[in-house]
Amino acid sequence: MSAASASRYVDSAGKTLEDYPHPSVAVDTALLTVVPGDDHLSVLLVFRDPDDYAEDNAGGEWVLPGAILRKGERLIDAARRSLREKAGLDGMSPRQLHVFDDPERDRRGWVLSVAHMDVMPASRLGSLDEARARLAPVDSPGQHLPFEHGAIIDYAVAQARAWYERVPDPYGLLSEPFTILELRRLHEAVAGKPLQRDTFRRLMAVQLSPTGQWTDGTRGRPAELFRRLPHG
Amino acid sequence: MSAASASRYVDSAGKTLEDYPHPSVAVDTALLTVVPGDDHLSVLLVFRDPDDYAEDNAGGEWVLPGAILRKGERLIDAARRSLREKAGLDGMSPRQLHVFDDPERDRRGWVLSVAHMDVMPASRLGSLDEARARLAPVDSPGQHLPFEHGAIIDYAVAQARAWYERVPDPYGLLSEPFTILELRRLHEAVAGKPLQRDTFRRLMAVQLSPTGQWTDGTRGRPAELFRRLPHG
DNA sequence: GAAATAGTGTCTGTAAGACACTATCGG
DNA sequence: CCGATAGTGTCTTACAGACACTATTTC
Repeated sequence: MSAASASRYVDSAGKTLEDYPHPSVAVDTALLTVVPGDDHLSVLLVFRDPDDYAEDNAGGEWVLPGAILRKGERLIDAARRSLREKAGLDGMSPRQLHVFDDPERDRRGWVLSVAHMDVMPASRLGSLDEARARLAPVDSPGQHLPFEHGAIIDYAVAQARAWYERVPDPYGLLSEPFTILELRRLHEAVAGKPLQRDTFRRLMAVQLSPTGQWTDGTRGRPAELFRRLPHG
Repeated sequence: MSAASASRYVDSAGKTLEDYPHPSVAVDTALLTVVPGDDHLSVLLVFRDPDDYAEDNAGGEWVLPGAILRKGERLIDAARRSLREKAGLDGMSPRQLHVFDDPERDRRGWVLSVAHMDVMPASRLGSLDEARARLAPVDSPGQHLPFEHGAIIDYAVAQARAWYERVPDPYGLLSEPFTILELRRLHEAVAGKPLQRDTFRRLMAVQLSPTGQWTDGTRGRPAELFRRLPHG
């Protein structure tokens, strides 16, 4: 809708929407993963090139991938675009977490940020350009992150932990088929704490489909391999 | 921060934040309550005066109270301001629910809406000007609401139900002291379904402080009166 | 055989659903 | 006494925590 048509609408002070200053709206996305073998969640950070900014931060800094919302664009599409442009990633389904609205949070001016999160297998992040994008543990993502990005990561981790509490690998981090031990190691990495072996098995086994296949050559008794149920 | 200082920051296309069009950002708040004696949640609606708009909706319409975010203002303060200006209410603590971002959702132009919710006793809404503000049942708030306000109400109701599931009247809708029957009637109104008498009592009684006082003159055996615990 | 892991069994404590029973009021 | 409501007791089921036991493999 153009400014010309919108200007027909005036508020109780006789002003149109265009008569007030508008914020920039950004999206910042915490993309979480568990690197196979790791015992913790990791988050994708991208490098803000110092050439992009006139004066500050000559050394650049690591931040969550973000983008400024464009006219006519949906928030989820802006989040996808930032992941594509900053890290070459496609096929995400980010979810909204929270709006960060501190007027002083961005040196460049008045910028609201709508935080998003998604989770994806590390295998799909394999070809990252190390100079522009890297994974960092969620507990200690390096030096202090600007723009309240640490708080965004906390929201994202809480969301991921809530999903993994009662459902086997809802985001498909494990490639099928997998053993219940592999599933438990993954869930422990997400939860950030050890989980009980027998309770975990009882909760998850009923939500999995046995394949009839068994591991071979591993230490200890072979374990059955499972798949996720088609809809559960 | 002024446009002059912000203009030092340029992006990879050599543009500043001011070179892109910006959306308006609105807040819309679903203020929920339970009118004593009602068996359902109600939501506060305000009348959009047709004089405020040039051409459409000559008859006006009922909507959630909202406001356009002003420069330097926090979202929660804009939500409070809308409740104060549109319904004369003070002392709210609205919580963020979700951002509605359909570019076509507002006829006036590109307007994002950050939905908020709060719950407060109907006694504090007693002096509403009926021509400008009224309560409507959340299930059937009248004719179809514009601006996806129906979806906002659904989010708010889900949030309120989640809070009332396990905690006695977390928003303080009941005036103390109260009987467990009064508490259960309130929780049934919030939940929108009957709750079991004995299970409800066992869950809630341990989270309440008995007063040693009893109802008098009621039909049936007198009931003990309780208060909320100071911190629980 | 020792160590390691998988799979299963069982006991306990907690909590919800369901139902029943006694207690105490108004009428 | 009757109807209604309050408060309590108890049985069943489900499930998590905890522990134990057997089974099957590698070393």
